[in-house]
Amino acid sequence: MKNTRITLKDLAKDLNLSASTISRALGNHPAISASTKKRVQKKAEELGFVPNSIASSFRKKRTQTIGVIVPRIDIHFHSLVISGIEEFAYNNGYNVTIFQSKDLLKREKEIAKTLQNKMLDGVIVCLGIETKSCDHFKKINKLGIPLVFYDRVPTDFDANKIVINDFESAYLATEHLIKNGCKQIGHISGSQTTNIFKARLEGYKAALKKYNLPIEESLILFTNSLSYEEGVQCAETYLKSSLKPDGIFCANDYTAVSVIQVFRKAEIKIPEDVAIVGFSNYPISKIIEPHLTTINDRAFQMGEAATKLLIRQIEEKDDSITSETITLKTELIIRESSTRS
Amino acid sequence: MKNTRITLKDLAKDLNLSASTISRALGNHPAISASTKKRVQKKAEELGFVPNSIASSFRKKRTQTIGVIVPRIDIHFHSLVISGIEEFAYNNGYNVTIFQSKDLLKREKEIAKTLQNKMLDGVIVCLGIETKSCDHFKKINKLGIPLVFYDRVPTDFDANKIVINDFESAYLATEHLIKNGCKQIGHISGSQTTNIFKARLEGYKAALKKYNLPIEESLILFTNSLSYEEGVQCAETYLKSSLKPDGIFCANDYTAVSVIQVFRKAEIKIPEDVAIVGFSNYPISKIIEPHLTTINDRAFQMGEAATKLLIRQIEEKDDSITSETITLKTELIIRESSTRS
DNA sequence: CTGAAAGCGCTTACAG
DNA sequence: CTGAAAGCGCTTACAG
Repeated sequence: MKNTRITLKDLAKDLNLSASTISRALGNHPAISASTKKRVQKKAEELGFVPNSIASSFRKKRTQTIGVIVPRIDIHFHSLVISGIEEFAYNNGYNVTIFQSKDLLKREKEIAKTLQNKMLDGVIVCLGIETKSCDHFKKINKLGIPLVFYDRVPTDFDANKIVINDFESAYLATEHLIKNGCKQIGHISGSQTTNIFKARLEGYKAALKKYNLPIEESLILFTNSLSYEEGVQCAETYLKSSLKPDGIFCANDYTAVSVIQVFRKAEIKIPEDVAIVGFSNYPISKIIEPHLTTINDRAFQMGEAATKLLIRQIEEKDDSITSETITLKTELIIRESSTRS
Repeated sequence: MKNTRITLKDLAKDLNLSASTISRALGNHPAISASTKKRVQKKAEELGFVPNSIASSFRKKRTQTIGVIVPRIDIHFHSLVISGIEEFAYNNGYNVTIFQSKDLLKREKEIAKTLQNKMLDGVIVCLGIETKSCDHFKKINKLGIPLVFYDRVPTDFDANKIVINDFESAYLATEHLIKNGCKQIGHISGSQTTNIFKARLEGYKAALKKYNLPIEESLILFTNSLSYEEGVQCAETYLKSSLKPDGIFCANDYTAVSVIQVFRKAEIKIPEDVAIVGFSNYPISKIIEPHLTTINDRAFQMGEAATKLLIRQIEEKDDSITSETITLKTELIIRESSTRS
């Protein structure tokens, strides 16, 4: 049963043709006559010929495979991005091989190293949380393998990047709260070593400034990972604080949800007493009551855009790899948690 | 810059050794002297030698790569399974290539076909919702490629399967409701063309029988995809119905959450008036109020178990591929939505 | 302990 | 329109 895969040679012998002709016929080469092509295709079908794409990859030095490094697959944002990557890749004849760094720098480095063996046609990366420098990716570039980063992108490194405009998104979210009558707006922020959270904080501050509202440092709370649990703690901090917010822009949806729940338990009305905006448009934002106003962070599109850019670079004839940064437009999704009539 | 990858031959020339020796030294072959190994490794490092694993795969007819076909990556259950697969594979030196069938039979067939080219060492599959027959996977078996199904597994086909005990889990969930004093227990079920939902329905019925409770057909509601929206409809159906449940076992967490929300809006107390149990332990189950009692469906472990079984079959010397079915133990996670003191 | 040789299954430049 | 030949970069059975 096993090892009975037939090869071009077998087909050639069977048809009294050369392997070259078989190869070309199956590859739909223009120089081959239609009748030969038909004969070859028929026989291939008949014998159950399965081309060995490893042999082909080896010969052509093209694997038609894209490597993807994500912190974790089971984080909804990343699974959406991967879905976008897979979809675009599939439609363009590429496969996708997945690696999880688990947010561990050590593991990210290991992966970056083994990736070089794999003869991948290109690589898409979202950096892990521990990663400060990107030296371990420079080698991939040196080997001429196109590389695209998304979301958490390097700063020490002139590379292809797909990002959203975190600053502007945060600005719009905060402005929306202001326009709904909030005067004392708080912010729950993520780790300041991560650029996107820095940018969201800055966008929030910029909106306050623009509308001549004071920036109250006591209303700005920092978390490590924007977890649900940390959100609960932040909410309790607000409750105990002397200066109370009448609106809160949260840097993700989990913390926004936890604030809503803690506040409601404390008989604070959302959005009447406090209006809430989250970030990312997680599924839960449409389920929590009141439904959460949030930012659509275009995860799926990010995957598509990364893959599109990557494939373009793979297939471009000239070797001059240029770096591009694509900023996707986000969208403020207005729901009940922030809407005061 | 590009195409400057050095090969074994280059190293050999540089060191005045044969390519065979270089290959063996790098592969840590026992016949090579320690001093030679050191020399080779040092030089390899020095010249930045990156082995071409495609050439190696081609030669060895082993790609160290596992293919995974899932309906969708962005469904939390599957992303958890994939995470388990990737983790186990990574720790055992295998890569993971992902394909999404999008629950489309046509696409699943396409993927199954192209998979055969890829010389994958093994394949893990969760069938799409449209799939009734598995003929398109039989060829993979015939080629001697080990194959493991998980969750949605074939019935027309003697294959390796990783499943949970849906019947027993449903039985336990229902029994739990009974023990919490429920007398009229409803069930929200999924598509009856899918075995796991059939089994959950049967487990629910079996528990009722066991405890001499009547099976009221009007309390059993069917949905297509157990979506949140369908859950809302089911909840409304219950509200309008003459026979009202005092407990509901939902075949997933989304419908359970929607029922909780609709009922609470209708001033029905959870769990006092109606106790609710879900299925899958989605993140939302810990967030919804009251927290949802549910079944931990062991998604991550399913991925690990599938990969473990697959790799065992890949690495087993003898060709006699046997079929194994592994049933993972689930766990009833008791939270507030069902707990009457 | 090391080397020469063959070959994995394709593709493609060259020749006709 | 078709074929002969070379070769991609490894690995491994065989020989010494």
